[in-house]
Amino acid sequence: MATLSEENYLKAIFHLATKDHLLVSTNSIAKKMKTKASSATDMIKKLSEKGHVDYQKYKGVNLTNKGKLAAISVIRKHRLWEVFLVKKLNFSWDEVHEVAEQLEHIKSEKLIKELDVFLDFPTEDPHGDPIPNSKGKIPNTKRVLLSMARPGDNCICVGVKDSSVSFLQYLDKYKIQIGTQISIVSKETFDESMLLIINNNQRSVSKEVANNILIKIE
Amino acid sequence: MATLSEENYLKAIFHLATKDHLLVSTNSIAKKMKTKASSATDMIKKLSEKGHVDYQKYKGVNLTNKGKLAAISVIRKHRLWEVFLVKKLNFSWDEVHEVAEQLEHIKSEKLIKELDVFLDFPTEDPHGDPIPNSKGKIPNTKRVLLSMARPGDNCICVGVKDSSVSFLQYLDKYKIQIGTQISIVSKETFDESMLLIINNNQRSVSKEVANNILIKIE
DNA sequence: ACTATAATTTAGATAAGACTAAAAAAATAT
DNA sequence: ATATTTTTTTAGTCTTATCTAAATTATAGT
Repeated sequence: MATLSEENYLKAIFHLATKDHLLVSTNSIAKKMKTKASSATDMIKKLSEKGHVDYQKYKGVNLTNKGKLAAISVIRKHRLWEVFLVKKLNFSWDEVHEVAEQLEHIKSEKLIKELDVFLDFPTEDPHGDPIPNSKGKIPNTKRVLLSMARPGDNCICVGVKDSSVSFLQYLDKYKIQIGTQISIVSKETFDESMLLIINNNQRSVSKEVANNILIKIE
Repeated sequence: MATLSEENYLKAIFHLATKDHLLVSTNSIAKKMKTKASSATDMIKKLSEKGHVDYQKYKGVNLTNKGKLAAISVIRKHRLWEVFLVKKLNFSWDEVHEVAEQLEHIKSEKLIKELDVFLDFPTEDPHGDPIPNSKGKIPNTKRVLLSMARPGDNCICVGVKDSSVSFLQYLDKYKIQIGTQISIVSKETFDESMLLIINNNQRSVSKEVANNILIKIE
C-alpha cells in the first residue's frame, strides 16, 4: 500500500501525463510537488521498485497500469470529498481543495464506498472535473475551453481548468459558476479577449480567463 | 501545531490520566501506544519542549492546560467523525474506530465546525462517550457501570467502557445497544455474574461484561 | 563536432519517529 | 540496609522523505 507521499507523487505524475506526452520528466514532477529534482529522483526510484512507474535514467517516467489505477483511486477520493464538502458542509468551491488534499489519503474501502452512496453517485466534482468510478473509469465529458467558442455560440459553464483560489474567487465575484449560461458576442483579434453575456450583463474577459473556463456548447 | 504522532501521544496521555492519578508513567504510555519505552521517552521530551506536558525525569508526565486542550480537540474530532460514520454512512459501532483514528487528524477548523452543524451538535458518540464542545468542555453524563447496579434496578444502556471490536460484536449478538432497557434480577456473590432482563429475555452476564457496560439507573 | 547550458542523478546530511542494547535511577524484597 | 528487579533514560542505529553540493548525462548553439 502506498504511503501518503507516494500517493501524492502518483497523482502529480498522472496529472502531468497527457495523451501525446506520456513520458514525464523529473523536473516537472519536482516542480509540481514543490520539491527539488533530487527528491523527485529518489521517489521515482521507489515508485519504480514498487512497479508504479516505468523508469529509465535520464529519460523520465511513465505510469504503469498499476500506478495509474493507484493515482486514479486517490483522485476519486479527492473529488468525492470535494462534493461532500460543498454539498453537505457548506464549503465554497475555492475552499475545498486544501481539505480534500488531506481527506483523499484516508484508507478505508468502506468509507469511500459509502460516501459515494451518501452523495448519490456524483459524476463531477464542484469544479466540473469528472469523478472516476470505483473501477477507475473516468467518465468523459466533452468539454472545451471557453476560448474555443465562437461569436454566436451559446454555452454553459461546466467547469474550470485552473482551480486556484484566486481564479475561483474571480469567478464568484462575477457570479460565474457551474451551470451559468454564457453567450459569446465577439472576440478581439488583438488580445483574444472575449465579449460575453453572462447573467444578462455584457462582460469582457481576458484570454487568460477564457483559457481556464470549461464549457459545453449548446 | 502538533504532528500526527504528537496528537496520538497526547490523546493516550489524556486517556491514561485519571482524577486521582494525574501523573502518567512512561511505561504506561509506551504500552498504550504500542511502542517501546525509549520511544515514549523521546516523544515525552518533545511534548515537554513544546509545552504540552510537564515532565520530570523518572517521575512521569502531566498534561499542561495547553496539552489537555490539544488532546480534547483530537478526541472531539474523533467522536464527531464516529457519529458521522454511523449516522450517515451506515457504519456499525464496531467498525468506526479505525477510520476515525485517521479522520481525527485532518486539520481544518471549518471542517469540524461544519461537521458539528451537519450532525446537529451531537453530545455523544456511538459508544455513548461524551463529545467535548468546541471550547474543550466535556459534558458530564452521570453514567455508572452495570456492575454497580443492584437487583430491582431498571436501567438504560448509555455506553460502553471497552470499545473493542470483540466486545461490541458480543453486544450486537445479544441486541444490546445504546438505549436498551436492562432490569437487574439478581447478582451471584460467587462470580459476580448478573441475571438480567434484556429485550424481554432473561440473560446472565459475566462480571467482565457487567464491568464494561455503562448505564443510567432510572 | 565541440562547447555551453540545462536536466538529471549521486553522495552525503538532516529531521522525525521508531528500534535495540546498555546504563542509570527507583522500587521492592529480604 | 543491601540486593534484586523493574522502570526509565541514554546512546547509537534505521527508515522515510527531504535537502545541498557535486558529478554525470543530455540538449542546444555555433
